[in-house]
Amino acid sequence: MQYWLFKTEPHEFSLQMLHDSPNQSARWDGIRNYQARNYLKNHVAPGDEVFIYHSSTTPCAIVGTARITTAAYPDPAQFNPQSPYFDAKATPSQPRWYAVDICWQSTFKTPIPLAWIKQQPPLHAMALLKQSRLSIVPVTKEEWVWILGGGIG
DNA sequence: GCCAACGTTGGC
DNA sequence: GCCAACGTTGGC
Repeated sequence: MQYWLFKTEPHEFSLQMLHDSPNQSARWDGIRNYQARNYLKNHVAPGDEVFIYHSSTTPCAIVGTARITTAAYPDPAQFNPQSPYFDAKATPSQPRWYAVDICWQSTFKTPIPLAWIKQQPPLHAMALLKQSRLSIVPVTKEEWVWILGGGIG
């Protein structure tokens, strides 16, 4: 059981859209960064829990949680020439990019802003802060518990 | 809209 | 294999 943080731009795909999807589930696709891809392919597993983080918005914040429901599988968009995520160098026998399915789990009454996270000494080592451009980052159990507790640990 | 960080591409 | 140029992300 591991914990993760997935970033999304809410006008592209928000936590609310996940909640409103059939079975409150959706494919988390379009990951086109090798480090994020490697996390998906090698480490993300069904049952893992995920903070959903809204980026490029005001305020940037963790808005709730989701649960991983599948192992990583090849992202179909890489094979679709019509898709913005098309990758001409990917083939079904040698896929480059992966996706997972996730299920909505909770929406926080009060989102947890990035500014608050930055103020918490126990969160100073968070991968979110260290690699601010990565769209999938691991979260430790201690960080997960601290954030869910609103800073009470 | 700006800019820092950093990943990717391509010439050599 | 190096590195400059370029593109993208994402906070502010």
